[in-house]
Order: sequence, then structure tokens, then C-alpha cells
Amino acid sequence: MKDNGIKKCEEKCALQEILGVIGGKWSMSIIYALFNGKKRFSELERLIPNINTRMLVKELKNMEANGIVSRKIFATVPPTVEYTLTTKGEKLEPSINELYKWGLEYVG
Amino acid sequence: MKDNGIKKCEEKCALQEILGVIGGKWSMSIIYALFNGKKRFSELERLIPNINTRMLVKELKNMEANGIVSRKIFATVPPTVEYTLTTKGEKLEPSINELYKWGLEYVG
DNA sequence: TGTAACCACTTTCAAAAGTAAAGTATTGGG
DNA sequence: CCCAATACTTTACTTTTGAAAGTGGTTACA
Repeated sequence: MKDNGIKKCEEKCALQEILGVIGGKWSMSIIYALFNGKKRFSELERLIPNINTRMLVKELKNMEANGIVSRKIFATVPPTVEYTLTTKGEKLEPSINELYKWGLEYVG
Repeated sequence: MKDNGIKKCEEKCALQEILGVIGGKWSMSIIYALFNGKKRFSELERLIPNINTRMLVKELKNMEANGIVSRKIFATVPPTVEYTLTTKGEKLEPSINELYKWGLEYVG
């Protein structure tokens, strides 16, 4: 078997797995919004243009399940829910910044 | 107006724009496969597990339109088509590597 | 007293995106 | 003559996403 320099299912599937966690259309925008501190649900809705409630809920749930954000509920009136990045989530900052830098140079 | 540290539509929409270009489910895997040199259509199909023909065609077309890959046709029989990264595409290497590094530490 | 607004969602239904599988055109080899 | 290889295209179907309205509890305003 010729070696083309790619280990098919170790490297490539890893990427697919990563994208399963943060590759959704909105995940990175949400993570980006959380880099400068905790946010409430409605704040995120306002900060992320064009996201809809349903998708924000879904992505937040997915990210919570994947240990990227954590959710804290306060029994206030009206109810308060705070979303924060976990350490795992914070560690995405260099990746997203690199992507962002690329975008500044090549997109728009 | 309180400044929460995010310029809503300058920074956030930029990320959305970037993801419009390389945020598709398969884009990064294709780019990753092209980092070590040009590949033919069928090679890409074999290298990227679970992608289907229709999606590979679509993503390649999209990336070509966005100046990330270039396509060269050779009038051989059977036909040969080579896909390469443009400079713009190659410049994504640090971003994808950062993401990959994060994945190694935190995913799987 | 009514009514409007805030918050954090949930529900519903249509539209868009993705998947699977088969088909197309060309030609060289057994 | 049939099969294989290449680079797609087409069709039919499933899944995901989007837009919009609704829920339930409370408080502020007139």
C-alpha cells in the first residue's frame, strides 16, 4: 500500500470528531461571545446576529453535553441562566483567533 | 450603552462570514487532505471517510468559487482532474492545526 | 384592573441541506 | 462483448435548520 502521507482514519476521523463538537454553524460564534465572560441566554441572542432561539438552545445543550460550556441557573424572577466556558472551552481561544486572523486577511 | 467588549456586527459577523467559506461539514477535511499536495477527485473520495460524491463535488465547487482550491483538468482517458490548495487555502494550515491540537487534548 | 414586557425556553411546520444509490460518457483490456 | 476506471450528475429520500408563534411565571406601568 502506497503511503500518501495521511493516516486515513486516525487523523481524518479525528477532525470529523472535532467538527462534531465545535463545527456547527453557530458553535464558534457562541464560544467567541463567551470569551469575555459569562453571558445570559438573552444576551447571547442579542450578541449573535441572526441566530434563532431554537438553534441557540440546541447548540448550548450540545456544548454543555460536550463539556465546553457550563450552565448555572438562579432562582430569580424572572429566571436567570448564566452560560460560561469551561477550561476545555477556553482552550479554543487560540484556534478561533487563528481562524479569525485568516478571515481578516482573506475574507470580506 | 454599556460596552460589553464585543463589537456586535464587526467581529461576530466576520466569524459567520469565515464559516460560510470553510464552515461546511466537509470543508476542513478536504483542506486537510490537500495540505500534503494535490489530489485527484477519486483520491479525495478515498481519503475522506464517509463523504459522498455529491457533497465532495459541492464542497469543491464552493471552495473553488471562494478561491481556496484550484482545479486543473487533463484531457486524458479516463479523465484526470487535480485539486490543489491556493495560497489562500494553504494559509489555513495554522488554524486547522490549532484546532487539531485542541482536539488531541480534549476530544476522543 | 388591565396590559405590556421580560426571561428562558418549547413547539410547530416549511425550507434547506445532506445522504444513498444508481446513471452518464469515454475507452482500454481480457 | 463485458467489465473496470474516472469524474461527475441525477433522483429520491431523510435529517437538520429556520421562522414564527406560544408557554408560564412575574413585575412595571397607566
